[in-house]
Amino acid sequence: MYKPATIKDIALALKLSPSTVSRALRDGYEISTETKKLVMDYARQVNYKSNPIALSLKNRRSYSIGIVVPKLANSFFSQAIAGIESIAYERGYHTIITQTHDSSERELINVNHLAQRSVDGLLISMSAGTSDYTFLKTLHEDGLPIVLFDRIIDEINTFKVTSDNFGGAYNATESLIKAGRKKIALLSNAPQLSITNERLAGYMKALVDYHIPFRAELIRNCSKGGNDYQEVEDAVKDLLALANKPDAIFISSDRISISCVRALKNLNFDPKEIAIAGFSNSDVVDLLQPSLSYVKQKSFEMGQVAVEMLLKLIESKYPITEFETRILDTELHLMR
Amino acid sequence: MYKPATIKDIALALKLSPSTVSRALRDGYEISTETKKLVMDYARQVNYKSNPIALSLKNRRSYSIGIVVPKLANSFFSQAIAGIESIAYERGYHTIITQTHDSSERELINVNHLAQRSVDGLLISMSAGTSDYTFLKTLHEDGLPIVLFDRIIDEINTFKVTSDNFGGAYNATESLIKAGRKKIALLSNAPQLSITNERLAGYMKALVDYHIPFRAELIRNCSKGGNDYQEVEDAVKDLLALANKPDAIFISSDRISISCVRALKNLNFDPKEIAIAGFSNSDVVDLLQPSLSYVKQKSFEMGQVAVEMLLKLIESKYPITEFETRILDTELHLMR
DNA sequence: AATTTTTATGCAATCGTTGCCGATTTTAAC
DNA sequence: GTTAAAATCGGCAACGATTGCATAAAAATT
Repeated sequence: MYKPATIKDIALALKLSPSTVSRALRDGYEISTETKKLVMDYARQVNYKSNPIALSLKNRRSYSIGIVVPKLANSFFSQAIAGIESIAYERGYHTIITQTHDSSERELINVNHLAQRSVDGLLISMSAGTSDYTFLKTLHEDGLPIVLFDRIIDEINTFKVTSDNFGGAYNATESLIKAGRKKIALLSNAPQLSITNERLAGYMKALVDYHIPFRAELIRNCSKGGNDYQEVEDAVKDLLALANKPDAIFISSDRISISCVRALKNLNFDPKEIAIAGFSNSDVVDLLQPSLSYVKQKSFEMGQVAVEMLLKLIESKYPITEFETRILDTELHLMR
Repeated sequence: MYKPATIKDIALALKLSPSTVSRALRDGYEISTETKKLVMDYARQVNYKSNPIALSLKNRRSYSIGIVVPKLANSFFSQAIAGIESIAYERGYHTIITQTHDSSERELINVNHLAQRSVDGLLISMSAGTSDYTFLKTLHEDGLPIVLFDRIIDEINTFKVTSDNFGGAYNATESLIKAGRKKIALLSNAPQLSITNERLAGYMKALVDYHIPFRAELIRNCSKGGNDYQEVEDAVKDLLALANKPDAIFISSDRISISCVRALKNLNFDPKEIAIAGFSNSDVVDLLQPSLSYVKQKSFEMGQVAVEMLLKLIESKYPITEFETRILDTELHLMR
């Protein structure tokens, strides 16, 4: 059985008490220089490392933060996690990453597990399936520091960071209009997500500003968020079967953008006939065929901002009551 | 501060001893039915959850397993992780995911942290940058259960699972030959990885079997493994500047495949002039332009096999000395 | 030389949980 | 009615590390 050296082992070997060894290792002022050297040397020799579990139990601090995202396979989230880690490691924190696959049960299990494992705080982007936030609310009220990113919710009063979804959607829609398209459909994500509605609003505003009549039949919700390809293909098929069919599609979600590209390819649609623009953080979106304009979110930066907010919460000596919601702008990449 | 109810709290409230409460909650045979009901009800009422940290400290078991992969943004790994989780959760284990970004220092830090956090076992796919395996070897000899997957190494005698890299490379190369290509270049990954050499061997064997002369100048190593796009573009540019330039490229790595596609696009190469086939588990590889044939690994299954091996190690009552290395076959998808 | 101060170390409690042993009460058996 | 055997439950210790308090020895002061 794997059993690392403990303070007691050192104490026994050196005929000292555990307390002396502990203080020597922490360079306590009350320990003589010789004893310190003795202890330090021996500790190095047996490769002593303090046991984080024991420390967590005693201090209720673990120097680790929990991350909860819907899906690691989604580029946006893996990029955001890289951003989180870049700061966290620098500040001496470890990260524990979990994914929910957009299931609210999995989310509940993961969040509770992290809380019980006494992470010092939580970074979470909500699952599409979640509509009851009481479990999070309760944890937050009990004092667990939480920062929401990307898919944020109003129900919890804390630091939040997300993208300018309204602006991103506006710009993408506008680009389609400026390319001469007038019948622009919208493929949308699960309606309970904040980002879904903000992007919908951006799309609508662009239509209004350019005096394009709104047509309800051009809007389709893919509530499974692109986890189900067939749902997206059916929506696209439906749209293209309309009497007055669209000449462009704006897609307000990363995964659905990919599925839509695949659907258009499978249905053999001429890219000139139907232009597409969509949110996507895939690192190969520029290589896709049919090609598309895409709105890229600042995922890495969002991770960095989120973890910095969380560390502020965790390390603050006094309770923080003034919270900020940061909005990061997006980048529009036009189709070549 | 966040502070969940403990056994002591329940004991105090119910005027029982902590040990009694503990046994009642675990349905111990020595506790009367009334006391059990009393305790259970109250526990539910205060939402008691046993503290995993305290249990870890006491039992040296955490019912969590550590996962160490080079990069989450690599589809292969995020798929493998999904496979791991699918089994782990079912069996009552939690997963702690970390990534190394192919840095051996990060790998060392992450592995040690996981070991100290007393994970019950480790699933690891080695970083490209690692050449000294003593830290892992030591942990393994000290009794930490370890299973290697995908990027396995000979230095540690334990359960392993990887793909039929030889066969996959052979089949991909063969498909290029059968399509009439005779001057097939190879873009290869970091040479210290096991998979790199197996794939190289498969490529070579195909050349031999089809009596195609081997040309050393057609082989390029991208030791940064596609983390550096420029390295790949330079290699491609080099190859295509040869007097007797290749008419096909086989790419033996996921990320490099993508970079190569991008390079060919940026360099404006006609897909007919230069055919490509490569390893890739990207879920959009079929949508890429220029298009390619690709070898897909059974990533999800590999994760499942790996975690089952690990659980066998963890839960075995007697030390296991006979180890198996499973080889999963690959799927070749031909370019349309 | 006696007392105070400084220096160095040990003791015991704590975090939450459980294994082991012992104590008490109830029930059963003769 | 005495004794044995279950049935219930409490107390203590331990997992590894830290820390306030006490104590011991050494050094400094009077």
